[in-house]
Amino acid sequence: MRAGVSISTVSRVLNNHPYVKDSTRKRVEELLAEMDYVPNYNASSLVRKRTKTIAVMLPDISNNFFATIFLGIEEKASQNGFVVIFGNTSEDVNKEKEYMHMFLERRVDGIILDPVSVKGESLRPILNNEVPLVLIDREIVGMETSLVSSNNEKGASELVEYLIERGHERIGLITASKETSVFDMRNRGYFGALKRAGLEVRDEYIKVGTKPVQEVGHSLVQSLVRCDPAPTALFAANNGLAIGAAHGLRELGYEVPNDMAIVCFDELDNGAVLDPFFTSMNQQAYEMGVKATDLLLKQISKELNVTKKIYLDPHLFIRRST
Amino acid sequence: MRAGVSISTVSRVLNNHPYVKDSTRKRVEELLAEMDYVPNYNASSLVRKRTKTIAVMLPDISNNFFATIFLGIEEKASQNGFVVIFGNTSEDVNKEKEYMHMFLERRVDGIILDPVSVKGESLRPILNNEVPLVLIDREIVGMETSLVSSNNEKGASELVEYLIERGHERIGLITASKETSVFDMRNRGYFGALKRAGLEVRDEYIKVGTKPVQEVGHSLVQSLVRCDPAPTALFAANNGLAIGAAHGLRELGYEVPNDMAIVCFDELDNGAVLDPFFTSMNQQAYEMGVKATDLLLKQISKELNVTKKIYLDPHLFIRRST
DNA sequence: CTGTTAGCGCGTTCAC
DNA sequence: GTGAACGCGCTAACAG
Repeated sequence: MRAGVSISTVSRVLNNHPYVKDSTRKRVEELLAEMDYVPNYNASSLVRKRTKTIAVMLPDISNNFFATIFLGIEEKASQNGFVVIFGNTSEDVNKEKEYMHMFLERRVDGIILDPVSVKGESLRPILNNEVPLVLIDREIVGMETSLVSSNNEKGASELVEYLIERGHERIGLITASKETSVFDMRNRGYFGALKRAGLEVRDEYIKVGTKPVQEVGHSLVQSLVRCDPAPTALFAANNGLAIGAAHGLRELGYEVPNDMAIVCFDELDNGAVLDPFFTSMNQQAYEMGVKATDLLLKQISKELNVTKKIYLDPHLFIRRST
Repeated sequence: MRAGVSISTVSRVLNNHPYVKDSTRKRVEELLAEMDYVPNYNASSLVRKRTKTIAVMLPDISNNFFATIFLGIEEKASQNGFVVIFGNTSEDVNKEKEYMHMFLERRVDGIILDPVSVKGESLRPILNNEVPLVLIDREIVGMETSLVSSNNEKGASELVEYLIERGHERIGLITASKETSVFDMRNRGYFGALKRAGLEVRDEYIKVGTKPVQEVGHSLVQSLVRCDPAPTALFAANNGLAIGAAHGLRELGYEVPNDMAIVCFDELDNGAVLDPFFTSMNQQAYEMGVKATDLLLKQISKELNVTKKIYLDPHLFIRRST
């Protein structure tokens, strides 16, 4: 080679291998710098069999909850020399499958997934390929994987109990399919709180939508107010449903909280607002991201070889919607 | 091989090469499926010399403006079979440099960057390595690269002109260093609007912070109100400065908009709020992401071999802060 | 300490 | 149509 040095010596310099004479090391480094040499990490991965890359799949990065999770993941990963590759699933199982495939093809060292598939349909390839996986936020029942999530049932209970303390006895629920674990848990929290308070669970007060998004919340609230007697308060199982419901109520001429109080799971106002409106149960999104990454990296390094499930406590914030 | 077929035939099957007998193709495909075979894309990249991967660097993914840009990038990229690798720079030049290096090592096909370095310090390696690059949001003066941004000067002018129409004559400015292009442009918009209206530009009404974040806005507003006479309105050059200033004013006992009106650049309330508060100049974040990716992909495919600069118009939203 | 050799997994000739 | 052979850029033994 140019420096009168073999290619393997260069490799040793690049990898800070100890057995290199200082003088040659220096000479090689100078030449490398001079020619703006950038090693090909993919080639190196090919033989090392690790890419120092983790993949992240989230349903909607423009939702502050997921973006904050992502920030936690990214910071923890980069602190450990890992690079993050991202896929937005848009609540679409097919996209999830496609990304899973693409990421496996790129031989990522591990995957953090907020699953949209409820049965883990897209997880088959990963399990066979023994790639470390950590689920975040949503759980998949019967799946033996690590997980970082929130105490959804407890949080939902607290939210409803708070409404009960405020004197509400007719409390509606706007939620999404219980096939998705977090909604199942939040629904259970709602049932539990009502029962413990000796309140009746009325089916017509429970509205289940197809997706946990604004439009659905907007339409479900219409049928909720038509109940007779109508509820005096409502629990929206996530932020999208809540904002949709609030807009719906306003169009119907209802005032929040006087005509109808609202509480919801998930933060809505994310610090970019002067006077937050919604009483909400805020999850520790950033910490969830950090902890999930921590778990994943430990699985990758074999420091941890059992699956582990972590549930963080969400916190109640009382605002003007109640 | 197992199928009594050579490894190169398998390769041909994987790449849909025409010269393969239908019967053997079918046989190979069956076996591949059976063994849950996942091709190694990195190995393939090594010989093909393209990774179908683009890198994205943004200052703060938990800020809805950047997250929305990112969503636009991700969707456009994945539609075209590209995967996205992400780095959060946290307004830190060193992180930007490190990421640049890591991404180049991984041989990404192109890079979309919202630069924190004002002179393009971290861009040297990329220019020598002829990797396609598109800047987004912030411009680097004297840098011959493609760019997608907003008409920052025009937007700022409109914002200030609106204040003037509302009768304000003493208008303060809270901004960040003009070394960062977007702030330079927004400052110019402010000067221009005042001058065209025949209003005096008073130095003491102009507060320049180190970073465009809440804490800085919070502290700068303190000195702004101490001017004599104090301004009756203020233009915050981005969302972070605006929310910080608003909190600061509240603590000082000022009422917005009665004691002090506020307008700002960038959206603050992002649809997750029932009654948006800030009069703001909202950028087309999603479209910026899409267009930047579009440009980048065309540069990668050599469909476009000149640099191109695109400026989108931001839109004024009038709310309760004025 | 340093050079040589043999792959990592795959795409691409070039013969057959 | 299909297989053998070579090389992408790099690391990991193995000799020296």
